[in-house]
Amino acid sequence: MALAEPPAPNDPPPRKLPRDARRLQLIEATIEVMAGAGYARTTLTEVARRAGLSHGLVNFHFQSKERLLAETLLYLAEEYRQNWTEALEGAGPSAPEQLHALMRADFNPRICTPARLSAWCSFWGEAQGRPFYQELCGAKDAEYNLVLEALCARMNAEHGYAAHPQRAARILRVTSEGMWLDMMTMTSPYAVDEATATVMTAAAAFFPRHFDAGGLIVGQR
Amino acid sequence: MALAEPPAPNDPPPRKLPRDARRLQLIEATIEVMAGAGYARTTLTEVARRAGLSHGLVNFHFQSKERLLAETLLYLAEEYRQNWTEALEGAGPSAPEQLHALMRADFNPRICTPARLSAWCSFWGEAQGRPFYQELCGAKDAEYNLVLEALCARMNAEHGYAAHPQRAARILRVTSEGMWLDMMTMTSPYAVDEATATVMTAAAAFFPRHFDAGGLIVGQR
Amino acid sequence: MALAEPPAPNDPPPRKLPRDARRLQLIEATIEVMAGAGYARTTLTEVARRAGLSHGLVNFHFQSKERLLAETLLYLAEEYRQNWTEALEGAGPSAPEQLHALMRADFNPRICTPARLSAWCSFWGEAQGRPFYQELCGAKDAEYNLVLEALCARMNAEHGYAAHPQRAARILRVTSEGMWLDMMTMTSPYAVDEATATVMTAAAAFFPRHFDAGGLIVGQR
Amino acid sequence: MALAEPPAPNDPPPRKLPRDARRLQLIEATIEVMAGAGYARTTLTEVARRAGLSHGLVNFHFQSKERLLAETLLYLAEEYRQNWTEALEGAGPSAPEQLHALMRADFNPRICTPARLSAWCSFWGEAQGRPFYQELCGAKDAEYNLVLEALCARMNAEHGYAAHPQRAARILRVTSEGMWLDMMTMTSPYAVDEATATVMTAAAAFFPRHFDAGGLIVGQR
DNA sequence: GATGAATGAGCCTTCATTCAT
DNA sequence: GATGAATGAAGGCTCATTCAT
Repeated sequence: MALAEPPAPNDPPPRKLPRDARRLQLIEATIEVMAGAGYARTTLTEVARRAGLSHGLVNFHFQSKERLLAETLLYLAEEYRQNWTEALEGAGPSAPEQLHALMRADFNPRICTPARLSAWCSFWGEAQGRPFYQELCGAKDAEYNLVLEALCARMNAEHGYAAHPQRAARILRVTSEGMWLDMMTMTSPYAVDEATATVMTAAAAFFPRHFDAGGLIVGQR
Repeated sequence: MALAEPPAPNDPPPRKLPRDARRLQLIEATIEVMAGAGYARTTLTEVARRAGLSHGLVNFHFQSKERLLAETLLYLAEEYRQNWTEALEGAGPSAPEQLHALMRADFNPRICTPARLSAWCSFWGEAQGRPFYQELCGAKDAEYNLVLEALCARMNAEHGYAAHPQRAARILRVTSEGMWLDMMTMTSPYAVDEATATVMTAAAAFFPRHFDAGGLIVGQR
Repeated sequence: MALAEPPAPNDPPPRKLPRDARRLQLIEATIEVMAGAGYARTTLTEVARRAGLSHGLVNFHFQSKERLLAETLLYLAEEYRQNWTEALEGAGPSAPEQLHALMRADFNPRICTPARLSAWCSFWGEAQGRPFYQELCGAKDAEYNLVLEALCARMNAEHGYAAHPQRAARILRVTSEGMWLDMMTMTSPYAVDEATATVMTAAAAFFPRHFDAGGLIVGQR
Repeated sequence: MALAEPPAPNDPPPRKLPRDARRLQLIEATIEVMAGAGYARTTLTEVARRAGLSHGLVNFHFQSKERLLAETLLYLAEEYRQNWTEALEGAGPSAPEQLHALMRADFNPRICTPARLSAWCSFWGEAQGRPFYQELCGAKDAEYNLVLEALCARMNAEHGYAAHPQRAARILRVTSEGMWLDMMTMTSPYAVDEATATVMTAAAAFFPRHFDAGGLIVGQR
């Protein structure tokens, strides 16, 4: 699914943009409603109201509620993947730099918003017995995890560590996930800064010469 | 969990049961239904069917669906707390022993069942905008986390480590939680053994002289 | 149906009294519940609770809710009839005295209580399509009305008035009824005294030499 | 009462109707159902069936059963008030003429229909513990009564009578109400003509030079 | 007799979906 | 394309009635 791509200048006004714009508008509204009301209380009427559109339009653009929710999850998963992919591309090539960029990506304000965290949480909670949700919620992390594992292996090979790559990667990933959940459900949530510091502390536990609570240690690559 | 009285073989299930036994039976049925269908698809009719009772009885004992679900969550939270409390009491007094017992407790087959993991997940997903759920889901971990923090501090003081107690405790907790989530949502879930090993690996990252992937290192207290 | 008759002293404890006492207790509770909640919200559970008895007892003594309500209405109608019958018997034989007694009877504190007025009102409102209710609600007034008519006719014959007996009787009756309704539904209800004065004023309009707002004019028979 | 647009002969009933027309249609259906079944047995399903619509539509237009009934009562009260207001405006200015018009208004075939009488009765019976019903049922008569009182006072002042204005007005009002109740509940109800004659007889009792059973005496103003 | 758990019919309500305009 | 009225299935809830104890 295409994320919002502003048309290149000089393009003739694309005929399909209104259509995609409407879809995007509805998906964003869905995320907001789910964040505020939870999955079970998300109704098409409320989604339409939030988007400022009429009730009937939702079924016109998405043939059913099920498809609307599925495409919303797809959108979130794709957005999440793009975010860390771009973070990796923008970082230096060394393993510590890549690892640092990957972990920081989870806290990019673009995706680490209360509404998005809530929406993820809601989909997670309803994944039982819904193969499509399970697949996407799983896929979100699976690929991320593979890259993490490869980077942990490189840390061992290139920098002389002896961490168990799979388990270290898994711990780093679930620490990041756990920070998200904490930020959602804790009665007095701590800030993104503390969450980031905690993730970096986990990295430091495995790769102490390259990481500390502040992130990548200056002068290290 | 054992219900009040196992019926003698060939006895028909008793028509009338004391109040608490029925309530427990209905709560267990609710956990099972939520595990199989998710929060949004959990209906009183299905809960009653699973328990082999009429749906009117659910409202007779729990007044409303909302209260049934609230009491189910309360039951899970209390069961969870009892489990690690008892584990601590049954362990030796040293910090490493207590820490080990606390972490193992999360994987006690009594509470670490697919149905219970799923049910927790469902409640978590629907905690948005429901203060009672948030409170209980938060309280589940808050107390556990405090004990973890104290134990990490003791590891520093009594065994010469220098871990950041709050962050270390947080990482150990979310690693355990993350294992639960993985066991739920991963398309090809790994076993409890690997989950336990991962948690122990996290402990080993902070307290390497006392823990390794196998748990508490033999001969250490 | 027998009204509450305390057994004469020295009677052996009658075996059937507990039964009738229970029935009476439940009927009184029904009147109170109907007064407080209205017909549509009157439930057997609440009636039993008000009577301080168990739920199942209601159906044991009255085979169904319908019969409980029917017997309650019967009880009210009989009580009403007894009240004015006794009032007539206790009054002097002259037409003005009888008329005065009959009209006063409606405001006897024994039957003119808030709960009873409310209950009557509720039965009245639900008489549609229920022949039994219509019959009783109608019969309550029909006999009373016949006596009133006869007395009006006697006032004409014996005291030289020229009122239309049927219409005068009807007006006196509905004035009395109207006072009941007013006392029920008016937001700031006036007192029984004013209600009585109003009824007597109506009588005075037809029989001015014998009645005024204060009732039967002293010295007149 | 005429609904918005009588469909042309042979036209199928229109599938979509403006908002207010549907609401009116449903309110009329509610009055009919209440008249036939009483308050307690009035169900949304039956109201919808009577209107020839789906039951979902009732809640679409009225949010809840409670609101449907409240708006029905509001509609009846407003209709009642309009009826006598218009009757007063259409009558001559003298006190006897106004009084006559006011009393006759209650028997205008527009509002004095079996269904409307029954519906009023049902609301009355259920007014206990429902402040909104009490307010409306009371307000229905309170204003009417004030006008009646003022007219009785004018009869005294302008035509030399000495009636107690409040009590005379009250008696005239409850006589009118009583006729309604009789027409509802009497097993063999008498006709509207007799009811009107009775009300006029009551007026004649207080204002004999201007009224008799036939109404306003010809030649009198 | 008495109790209260258990049942199930019927109701109100919500809401995804359809469709005439 | 867009709107919102209309439909009907499905769920929660109430409550009269039954019945084992």
